[in-house]
Amino acid sequence: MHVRRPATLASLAAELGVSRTTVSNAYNRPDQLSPELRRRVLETARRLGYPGPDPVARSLRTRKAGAVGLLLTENLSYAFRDPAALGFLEGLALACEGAGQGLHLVPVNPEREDVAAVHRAGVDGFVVYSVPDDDPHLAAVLSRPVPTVVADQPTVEGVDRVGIDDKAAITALADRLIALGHRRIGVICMRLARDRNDGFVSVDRQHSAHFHVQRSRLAGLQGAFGAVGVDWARVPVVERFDHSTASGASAAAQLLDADQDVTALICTSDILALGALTEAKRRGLRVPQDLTVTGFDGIPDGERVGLTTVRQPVLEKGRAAGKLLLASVDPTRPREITLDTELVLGSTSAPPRTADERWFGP
Amino acid sequence: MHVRRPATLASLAAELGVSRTTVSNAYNRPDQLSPELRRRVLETARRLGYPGPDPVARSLRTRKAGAVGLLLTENLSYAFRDPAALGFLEGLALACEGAGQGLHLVPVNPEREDVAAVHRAGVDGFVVYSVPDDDPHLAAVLSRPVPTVVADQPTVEGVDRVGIDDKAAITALADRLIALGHRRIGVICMRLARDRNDGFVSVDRQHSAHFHVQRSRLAGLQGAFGAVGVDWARVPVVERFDHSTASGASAAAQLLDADQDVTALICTSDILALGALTEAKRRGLRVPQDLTVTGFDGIPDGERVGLTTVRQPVLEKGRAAGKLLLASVDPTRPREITLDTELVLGSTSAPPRTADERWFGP
DNA sequence: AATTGGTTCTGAACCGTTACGGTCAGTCCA
DNA sequence: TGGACTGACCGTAACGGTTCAGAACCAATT
Repeated sequence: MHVRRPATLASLAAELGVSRTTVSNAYNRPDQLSPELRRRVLETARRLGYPGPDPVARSLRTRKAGAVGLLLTENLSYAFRDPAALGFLEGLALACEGAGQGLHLVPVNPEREDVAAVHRAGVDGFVVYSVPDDDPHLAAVLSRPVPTVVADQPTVEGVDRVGIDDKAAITALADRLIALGHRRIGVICMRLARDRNDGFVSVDRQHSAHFHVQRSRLAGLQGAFGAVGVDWARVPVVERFDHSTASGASAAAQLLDADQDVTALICTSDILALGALTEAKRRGLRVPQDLTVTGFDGIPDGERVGLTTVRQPVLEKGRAAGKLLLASVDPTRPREITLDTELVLGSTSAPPRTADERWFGP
Repeated sequence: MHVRRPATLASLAAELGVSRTTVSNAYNRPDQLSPELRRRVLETARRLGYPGPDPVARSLRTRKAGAVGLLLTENLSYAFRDPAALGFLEGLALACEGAGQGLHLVPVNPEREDVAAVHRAGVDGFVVYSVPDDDPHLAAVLSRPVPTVVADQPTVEGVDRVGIDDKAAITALADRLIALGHRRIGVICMRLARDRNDGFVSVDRQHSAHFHVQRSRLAGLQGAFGAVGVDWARVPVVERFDHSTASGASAAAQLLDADQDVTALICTSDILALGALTEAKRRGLRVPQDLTVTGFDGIPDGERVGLTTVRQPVLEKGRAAGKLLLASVDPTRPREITLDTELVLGSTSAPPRTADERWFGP
């Protein structure tokens, strides 16, 4: 009795006295050999415990891994807790499933800049979701000779992209608030760069933000409110590194502490807005009578509380990213997909109270 | 000008006039060559557009794919919508991330029995989550010569496993309801086999269920209630193929239509229980005064409404599965991990009304 | 009898890399 | 001066398949 080395296609062929080609054909091209021989091959395979052609060896030869890589430079918990990210993930997974492709989640340690995992991933292409412009992992992905689709951000020259028109979307929201009469606003946004900066944001930092999505939304707000004479340099903008309701709450607190006269809190995500709502409640501020709060994304929890927000088709975005990537062989495919968004007017927005009302009640 | 074939390690070596080994070492073992030469190699690589060693070829040679496969035989939307599955996924992802391993979601079309994707996945091991005993994909996974960990179900001889003690957990719950005085109960469970059977379940089907988890829970209930003289054959058990609140609601409706005297609805998942609560409300039944409803899992939405349930550590389960798999080289590791559960007494359970109360009010 | 066509199977090249066991020149030490 | 040791590099042999051009054979057609 000897140590049994796992059977290979070659050993199986030897056992049967046929060529490796024939064994290979038994698995991949049944029409290339007689049914009888094929039966024998398969039966012998079973007997020898041969599990079928090795996927890695096959991938090497065929130059196809049968999987799509997904890169997100966040703590993984983010992807599984943030409903927007989750919707994207689901859409992407559905697209992959539909094409029989695996979905390979690239392990990224957000702390360390270890790019090796990107180089180690045996995939036919990458989807990159919402990473900063200067992310080293993104650079590693782009250095690999496989098609890539970027979702949301960043915009990279010559790389396919799926996203929404962030600026237009938030402009619609801003215009609505302006129409309601809001001029004194505060903004709560997600992280703008890879460094942690939990606090107020200079206009300069806003403009040089490494997250295109956040940059666009802030720019949209600046444009809309600037058009009605609001001096953007005086608009308080608070940034939070972590994307959570707790962050939203603390940011709202920080902002309201600094500026009591704010009539509307515009948050660049629903999660942050939900936190802001909590903080407003804690302070005894009635929403929307005393304070308007808005979000961005259109997540179920936001809908539940009637949050005024911009709804974006997250699942569709993921699916589109997957389809775009998997259609990379087709030169006529679109290089960029911009999905529609929808302004959702909920019950968290209303005209601001007048100064009189603020002091003497409605 | 010729079509530039992508550079390989060999072409790079040729260009430099060194051996392939040396180029390989430049990437993998910097200490094996002089810093100067290494610099030249890397620089030439950049110049030639060589993206570093091909991951697939490397995997073939090293016999390591650097990824863990995850098999779940459900509509993928299930995995991304069911909070319990999601928690598992997150835990598993964290374990993988911690070990620098990718997580490869195997694309399974639940409709077709296409096992090819399992054979095509270049992974170092599999985690199988909650599939039926007789699942062909599971068989395909087991036929592959890589370590495998099964989560929740099924129990396969000689295969590592992570799970909870379903029977004990639900017995604790049942004992509690029994102590409260419930004898006339109804049960709503998830699918028991791969065929769709939306309706009442014979005892026979219960016992031959292909989902070990459901089988154990039903058996636990039968044992507990049998011990106090309840004739299990008369206990209505309703099965639903789809796991959704809508299913829970319709199952509750079907059950309450058939048996008005039921004082408690025991659901084998929180999702189903939430649906049952909706249906109870629709009928004007007050919970828990008129009807006790219980779940299983301990998901956030359940906690929010105060659902009486069994909480299981889903994230920890995922993490444990990952760790167990990644520790496969260690022969001293445990072969089976059973995690603790916790009975959560919420506000959806109370003593049953007496017959008098039922007719004349409390 | 020669040609054609079809089926079934084979041989050799190739996919791009890393493991393993060297070689070789130079240094150190007695 | 000679032997052991070290650092830097190389050659060969896998790793386990797929592919493609043909070989061999047989039956049917010309």
